[in-house]
Amino acid sequence: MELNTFNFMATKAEETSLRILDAALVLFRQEGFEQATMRDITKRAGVATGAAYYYYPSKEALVTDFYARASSEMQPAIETALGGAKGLEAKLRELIRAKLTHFAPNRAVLRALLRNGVDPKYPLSPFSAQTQAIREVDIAWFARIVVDGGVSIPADLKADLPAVLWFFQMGVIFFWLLDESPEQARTGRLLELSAKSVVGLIRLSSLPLMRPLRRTALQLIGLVKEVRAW
Amino acid sequence: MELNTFNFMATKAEETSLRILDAALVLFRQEGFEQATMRDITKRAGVATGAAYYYYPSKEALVTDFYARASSEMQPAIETALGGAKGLEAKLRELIRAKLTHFAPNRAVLRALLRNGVDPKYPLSPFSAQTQAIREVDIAWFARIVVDGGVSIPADLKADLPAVLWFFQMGVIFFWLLDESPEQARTGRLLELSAKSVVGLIRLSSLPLMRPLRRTALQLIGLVKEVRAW
DNA sequence: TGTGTTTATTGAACACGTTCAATAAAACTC
DNA sequence: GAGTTTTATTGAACGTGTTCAATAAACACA
Repeated sequence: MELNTFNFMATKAEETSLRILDAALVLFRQEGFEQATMRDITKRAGVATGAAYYYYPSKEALVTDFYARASSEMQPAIETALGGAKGLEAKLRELIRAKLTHFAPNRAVLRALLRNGVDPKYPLSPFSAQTQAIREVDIAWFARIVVDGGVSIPADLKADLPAVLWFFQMGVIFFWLLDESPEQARTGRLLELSAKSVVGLIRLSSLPLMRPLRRTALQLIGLVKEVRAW
Repeated sequence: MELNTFNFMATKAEETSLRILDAALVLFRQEGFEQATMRDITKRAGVATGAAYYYYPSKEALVTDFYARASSEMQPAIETALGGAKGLEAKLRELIRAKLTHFAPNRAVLRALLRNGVDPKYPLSPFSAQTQAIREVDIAWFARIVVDGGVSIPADLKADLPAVLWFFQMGVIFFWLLDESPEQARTGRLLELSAKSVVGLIRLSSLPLMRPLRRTALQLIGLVKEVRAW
């Protein structure tokens, strides 16, 4: 499609797709992912049922789209959150906390992630090809806090540590999605304890005593990475 | 229903339910869980579509049923597998390997576990109330190898270690379900490396140096257990 | 402005898991 | 063995996500 002279005209299709996405998000938040019907969503958006499938290949794709948008909007908030955190443990904690805070109003939307949670075959999985771009931006943040964190990292671990921390983050997010305590307070405590544990383990991993175990763990990481490539 | 005098008559309903289950398993193995239709399954079993729902509350319940049966049939095989393994690492490895071997012909059936994988709300989840009985039998095995393994365990960790090892096992099983390498060879390597890592960590956890980290980890375990109770 | 082409939109139809009122078969009671 | 109750079985119907042929609207170009 050629761009029009006046770009507020050129975005008419985009406007429709956004109206559908907005309607979907409202209903997902209100009634949850499963309860909200494609018929409800399109009705609220004022289009026919089939219209949604002109813009989004599936119901889950609506969540994928939201996830991508939210992730990119989130970047400045992460930047400032990291500014106020000294040391690797604090940075790790605050990085993840910033994400959860940003996602909080749409927790009901993201609960769709629990559907087919880890199977890379499904587009919405954090391990899928469709979410690869987001994943890479994400991992870059962990790479940065590893460098800025002021904790000395064994040379052989440096390359893989960011991805390992990202993996850890996904665990926290899944916990948060399942956490039904008021305001997900339990996840807050989990984050503190687990960040302390993770950084404690990283610190220990430098000790000469730990070398054999570290090498085994590194082989393990290599193995998991291979499968992810499939 | 009163038991009949001749028990080969009393099992007529049971026979129908088994015919449905068998048809389901054949089709799940052949075409996968999603592909196999309830209409296909009931047709193969020679009953009407609705009949399946008289015996099983849902399609997933067919897998739950198989899972429960397979788990109980598996017990002797585990016993002998543990007999041939000396030391905690070997016992841990062989316990899990025995399960995977036993499950192997039905890997396609169990791939249904990836649907709604970790959400305890869904009956098929390893964390659901419906699978609690199986889970408890399972954890008892890990309790046993912890005792028989010949590795000294810190007193404060003893109570929770079996459940932690069970959790580790679930990770391996999920990896196995996703592992598309020939004969799931990668899972074999994962099992060796990860069992070594886990037992290595347990050994280290006894060191006086590790006490603070161990205490943090224990608090973490306590927290996760709380949520599981929800 | 008229015509051909691309982009958008429609709503009926499909396949699926599941439900349910109707009916048949079996078991029980006397 | 007739009548009654419980258990088993049926298949049409429902609501869901998704597909698709038909149509409308927007656009490109002469």
